[in-house]
Amino acid sequence: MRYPAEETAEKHERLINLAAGMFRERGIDAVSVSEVMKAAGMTHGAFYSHFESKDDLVSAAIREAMKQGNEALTSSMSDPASPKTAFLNSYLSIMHRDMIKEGCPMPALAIEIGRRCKDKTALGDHVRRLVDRAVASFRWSTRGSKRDQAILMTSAMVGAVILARAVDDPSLSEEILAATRRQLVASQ
Amino acid sequence: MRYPAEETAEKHERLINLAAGMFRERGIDAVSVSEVMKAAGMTHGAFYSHFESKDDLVSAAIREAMKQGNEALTSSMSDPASPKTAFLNSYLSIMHRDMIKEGCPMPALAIEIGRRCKDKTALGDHVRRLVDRAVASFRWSTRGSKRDQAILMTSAMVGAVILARAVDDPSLSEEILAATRRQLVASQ
DNA sequence: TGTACATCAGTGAACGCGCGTTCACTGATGTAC
DNA sequence: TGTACATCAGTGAACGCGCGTTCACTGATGTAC
Repeated sequence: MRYPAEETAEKHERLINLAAGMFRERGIDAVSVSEVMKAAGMTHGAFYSHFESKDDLVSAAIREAMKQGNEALTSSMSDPASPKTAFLNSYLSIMHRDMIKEGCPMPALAIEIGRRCKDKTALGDHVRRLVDRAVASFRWSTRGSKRDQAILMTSAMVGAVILARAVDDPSLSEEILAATRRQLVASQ
Repeated sequence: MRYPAEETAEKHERLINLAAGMFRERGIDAVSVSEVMKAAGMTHGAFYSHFESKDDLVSAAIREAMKQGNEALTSSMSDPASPKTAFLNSYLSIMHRDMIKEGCPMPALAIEIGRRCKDKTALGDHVRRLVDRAVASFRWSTRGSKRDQAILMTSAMVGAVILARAVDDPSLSEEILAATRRQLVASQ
């Protein structure tokens, strides 16, 4: 049956949002169209009233995840006295390590995005935006250019969260986050 | 028909080696049992004469990839005058970015390993070994503990290669590698 | 040393399953008069 | 304002496909005598 246009648009957004979380948590290939529809309380057949294909949803969900990541970035820089420390404490925290669904899309999706050529633009834009903003907002040392330091920080943040999630030993996992945090906070 | 025991053992090793490369290049879930067998010049039915299940092959292939990664680490530290610089130049190179099949298993498999609890031990051991060896072999600055610096280096190396593979813009990709390299080489 | 037999790696057809996608159908919404 | 009709989001069965896995069978190898 037909539904109000507004309700349809809301459902469309809800599907993208759900997928953005599920893809981060379990990987893009591991999440089926049916599972996303089920999570939204619908049957799989309605999927193609909202998207042309799974690939279409994937692109939209990746862009949505990047948008959410960008917003989270902004809110964690809220401390005007030391935005860099606040940002690093938030990003390199055990909470962020364990909240994959709502966490930064880079440590959750970067490898899969690297393999599928289509959706690299959204991640490239996200990295550029993060680096530019870090250069402008944070205090940096005199060792090398600000931009080099911001790129090192980005690489280390992403790598540390990925490794902290992938190692077996909880104490090593926490050490990876803490050591990376200490080193990056100190370099200012 | 029956085959010489030696030949069988060779084939077994060859399957693990092929899988270790294919999993890194295309992801574990994306590589089928049939594809691995085909790459070895055999039919899929023989697979279960060598492994109990796909999961069994996955575990063996991850361990093999880590072993190969450890050997590559050793050989890239060959320059006795500046092993750290030689190591970083090798790891954070465009060649390493593009040679995924033969490259470090961490930037290729870390996220997938993070999702499947079973095979985290091999990656944890690999990180520990790399950090321990870096602490012992490289020259470090006085800013923070050697171990903290070695962990930052590891995080940044893994993150930089993953991001360099995942962004769309080739110049940004090269910049991520170069900037991370410059910052890590300088910190000694 | 020669013969008879058990072993088992490899083949290729077949299994059930879940995937992405399609389709005939439903029925409330939105539109035309 | 009321009536008639077109629209289209959603349902659930069905499609072909490739997956991991199983199985009856083959035949050279390895073993027992």
